[in-house]
Amino acid sequence: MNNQKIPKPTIKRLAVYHRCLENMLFSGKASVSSKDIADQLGIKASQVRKDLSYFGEFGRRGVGYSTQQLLDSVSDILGMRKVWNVCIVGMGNLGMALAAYQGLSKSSFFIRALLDNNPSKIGIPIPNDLSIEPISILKNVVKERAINMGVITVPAEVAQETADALVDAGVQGIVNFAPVRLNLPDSVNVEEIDISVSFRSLAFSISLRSGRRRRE
Amino acid sequence: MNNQKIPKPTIKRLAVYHRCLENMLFSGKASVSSKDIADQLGIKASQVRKDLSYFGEFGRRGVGYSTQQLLDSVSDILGMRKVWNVCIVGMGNLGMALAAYQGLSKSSFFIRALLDNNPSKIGIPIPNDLSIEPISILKNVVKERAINMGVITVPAEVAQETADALVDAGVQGIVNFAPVRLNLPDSVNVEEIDISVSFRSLAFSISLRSGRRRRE
DNA sequence: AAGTGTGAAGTCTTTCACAGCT
DNA sequence: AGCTGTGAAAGACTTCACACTT
Repeated sequence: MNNQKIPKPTIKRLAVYHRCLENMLFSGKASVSSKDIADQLGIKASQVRKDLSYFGEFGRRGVGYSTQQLLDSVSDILGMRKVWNVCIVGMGNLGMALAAYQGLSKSSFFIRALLDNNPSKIGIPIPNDLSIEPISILKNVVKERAINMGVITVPAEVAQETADALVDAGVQGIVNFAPVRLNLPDSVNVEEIDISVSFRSLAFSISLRSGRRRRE
Repeated sequence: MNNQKIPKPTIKRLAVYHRCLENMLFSGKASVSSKDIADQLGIKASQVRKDLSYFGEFGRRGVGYSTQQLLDSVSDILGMRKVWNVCIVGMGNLGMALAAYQGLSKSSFFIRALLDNNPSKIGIPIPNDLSIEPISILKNVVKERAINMGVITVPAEVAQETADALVDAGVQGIVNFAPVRLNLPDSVNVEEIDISVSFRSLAFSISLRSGRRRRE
């Protein structure tokens, strides 16, 4: 255990370990080694151990980790014991897809509100007992439903103002799917998911490969 | 210009510069400096210059870059002059959302096929002159429509076999939305987009912040 | 004066390698 | 013998700082 600052990549990997441990527990593995996890994810065992070492000592030397205990510890580290109340702003295709996405509800993320400005969408009922509400009531909704996380799936042009509104309403974190860099106070955490950048960088990698000459 | 290997983060940023330059050109800026771009994205100007320097010299000292020329150069670097024919496998909510996503069609990505195994979905017509076809014809479809990129939006349990099928059919790159690490030959490039990991790591960052004590 | 291109320095992250526990 | 936890070494990436060009 040490008191250093946590590397960003470590955070991402912890989230991956969490899922990996869930799967391993589900398939009946009562104990795991760092190598078990590492092999599953295509990384080095020492990386797994180093990542965990930022937060404490969870294993037993010569033995490994109790799957259940390690999962619990990682859940704690990630803040998965807390309830995360989420609102989605922008009910286009992507917003709708997220509203229905199972992967979130399986974890401790609960979607509490779906907001959009398009009058023709207001009121549309969604499977989850939710319906689409106007963005104008954002601030009230966030207060009343104790929402602490916002998801931005609006068009790029209005993403910044949407983010400002979310921050003003009091959310602590934002997942941003809009293709713009948001300018926000650093009291608010932002996670960017940029789909078209992923496609473009994949295109680059392929081109690089097929275009390369003169490599021994 | 130099012959070193390109850092992964550089690739991602190039894709971001591309969009940034598009916006700048659209808003009438005929020339840009590395600082213009950097400020827009919240990074350092030297980072922008270093990234570009892996590929050549695109600017004029004391002047900056021609927006149009730099955009063209970056397009070339990213392989955006090529036509990317894409198929989406797994027409759940996310697959449907991607099929309708404007951000891709605006670039050089063309969705040529939508595949699913669910008999009740086969044949459903989609806005874009496309309809959902059975995965069994994947190999033919990839050949006939010269598809070089596959998108995986199937459930985690069948993601690996879907990936294998895509590789067997001959795609060069895969965008994987399924929450599993794919095991593939390294002749194939993979880009992972893991939505629930992003939510979890956001939860972590928020927890870290509010939970921290003993910091000067 | 303004702005690029780039070695060199600095920082961050991963991997090694080994002491120490079971 | 097997596996963790962790300093120290290696490697990757970013930032500095300055020569150079317009």
